[in-house]
Amino acid sequence: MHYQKGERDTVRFGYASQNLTLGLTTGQTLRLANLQDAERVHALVRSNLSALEEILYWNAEHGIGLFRLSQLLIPFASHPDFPYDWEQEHGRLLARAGVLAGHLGIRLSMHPGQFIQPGSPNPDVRDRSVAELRYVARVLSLLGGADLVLHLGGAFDNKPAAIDRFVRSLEGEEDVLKYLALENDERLWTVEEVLEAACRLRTPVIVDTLHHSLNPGELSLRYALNAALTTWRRRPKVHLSSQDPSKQLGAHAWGVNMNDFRVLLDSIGGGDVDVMVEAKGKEGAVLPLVAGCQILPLEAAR
DNA sequence: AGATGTCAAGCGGAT
DNA sequence: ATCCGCTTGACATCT
Repeated sequence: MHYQKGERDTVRFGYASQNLTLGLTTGQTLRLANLQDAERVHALVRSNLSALEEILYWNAEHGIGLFRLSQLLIPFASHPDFPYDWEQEHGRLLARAGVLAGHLGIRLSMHPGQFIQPGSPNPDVRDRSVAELRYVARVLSLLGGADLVLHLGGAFDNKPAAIDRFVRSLEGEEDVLKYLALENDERLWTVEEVLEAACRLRTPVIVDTLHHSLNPGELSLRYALNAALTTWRRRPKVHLSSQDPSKQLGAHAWGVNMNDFRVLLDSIGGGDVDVMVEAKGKEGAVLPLVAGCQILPLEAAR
């Protein structure tokens, strides 16, 4: 299950949202026009949670220690038209899945997408964003999850002002901050800038290797990783993905280029780390890493 | 049956 | 000024 980097150092791997082998997703959703059908929403959420449990078992059997839930686990949960009290109705099943993940030793996370903009100059956008983040934090709490991963979002032609708004929107949101981890992106926010925002919110930083290679700012990968790893008071996490050579810059490849992985391990040096793999092939991109790690000589990890 | 376009939400960037 | 990408599935409408 754990790759031995050194006497005590381990690396774990994970993937996001769905398992292609099982043909299961934790992100079945529906259109807003159908949201008033409470029975249907209820069945959908139960289906997503059932898929989660099956995926957790599969992951444990295949030595995979991380899984990212789809943000759509409970679709439209933070929307004002959501038809019932989802925490009341699904709390017990969420807790059950959380106990299972705990037993299997699998770290759970969620990663809300592009519409979540706590740094927006538009107060309505900020409010909706915070509402969605509270939903994610609540789900993670019920599941015993670990990480709410977020980008800084837009820059609005004034990066310091955007960071100020971002920080002010989340200051005091203790339930969110407990899980929050901030990630660099491929165009706007470098690791160095994310470190600044994270420092102000006292929250850890995730380095995404592909994003960093496209938007490194002044920092080497080694420096960026070492700075980010020190921000973690729980087990640190990084994101790993490779460029799809046939697509535009930033597009994820089906699998992970082994050289990208070696560069990552080499840049990290020692210590435990969790690696979230972002690849079109999902679990199929992770399995070779799990297998490869078991036969790599120790020197290759350093 | 299969193919296509649109759906809650917001940005930045290309054109 | 308008469209596209991020990511993915649902589903209405068409062929």
